[in-house]
Amino acid sequence: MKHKDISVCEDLLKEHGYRVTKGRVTLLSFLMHRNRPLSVGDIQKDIDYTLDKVTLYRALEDFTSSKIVTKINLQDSATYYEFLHKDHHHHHIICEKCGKIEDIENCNQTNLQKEVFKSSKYFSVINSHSLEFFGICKACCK
Amino acid sequence: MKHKDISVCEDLLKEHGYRVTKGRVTLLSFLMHRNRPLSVGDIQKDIDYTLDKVTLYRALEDFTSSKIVTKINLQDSATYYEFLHKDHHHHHIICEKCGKIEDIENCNQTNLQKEVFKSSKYFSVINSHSLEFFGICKACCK
DNA sequence: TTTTTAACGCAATTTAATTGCAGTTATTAG
DNA sequence: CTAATAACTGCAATTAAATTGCGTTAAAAA
Repeated sequence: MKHKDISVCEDLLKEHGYRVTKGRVTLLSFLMHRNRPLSVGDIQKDIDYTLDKVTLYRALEDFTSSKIVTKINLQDSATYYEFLHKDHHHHHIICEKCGKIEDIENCNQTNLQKEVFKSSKYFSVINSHSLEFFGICKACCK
Repeated sequence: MKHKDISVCEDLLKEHGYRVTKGRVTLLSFLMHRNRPLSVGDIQKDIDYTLDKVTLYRALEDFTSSKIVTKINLQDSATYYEFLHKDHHHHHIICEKCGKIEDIENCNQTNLQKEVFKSSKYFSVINSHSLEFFGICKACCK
């Protein structure tokens, strides 16, 4: 872990009014680097169980409400969490056989939400959206 | 429940190789009429617990794999199920305060998936997608 | 340094979802 | 119409994700 990355995480935590603890820096920098949807189980295993699952759930809940992290549903039993790079809004295609995930970049977020807002009768604000695609990857198709 | 609707459900079941049981007809016609995302808990309560939750889970799993029904994630703890009207592909906006759901019609499914498929490097097929919007409804904004 | 309180970890609990199995019932074959 | 088959059902028990309570620790403010 580079010193610069740690300092980015520390700043992010401070910026949102969180304390800079070893645990939260570990979690944040881990998510930032893995940069893909991860379940609490995935995270726990990959950081060698150095943080309790309750700690992870609570931190992830905080980060989600601060929009540092986003929750993603991949249509299985777990909830996945992914670091939200500010300049890199994206979605995913998930392989229904092997679970491979590819990022999808071409989502014109603002337009999509505007379009939908225009067609809506009952809503005053649209804050976010979730969009995931499901299919079969090339490797699994062979 | 009208006789015609029951017969539609019966045909649907036969068509997909399922047996026409009282339970599955009840479930299917219920979903068809409610026509909105419902959790297993919702369904159980609304049909007065005349079917065991295990029975519901198993039937819903079958119907999902036959694409009679679709699973929807509304970013809370439960999984929701909705009847899939063949001619009426749609998505949802969910109110983050009161849970109100509005259908969103203007999703050009084929185009969306084609677009994404073109931009994908690693996928051979795209079978489906999930798209939900989150915001605040007019009633809750007052 | 002291005080305050956010963050942590353990244990226990809650809730969604699944599994095993015995009994039932819809359908098929005779 | 009857018997055989296999899908469907319900109960009990289990698994797994997520949450809660609470005493302790440690980061930040005073």
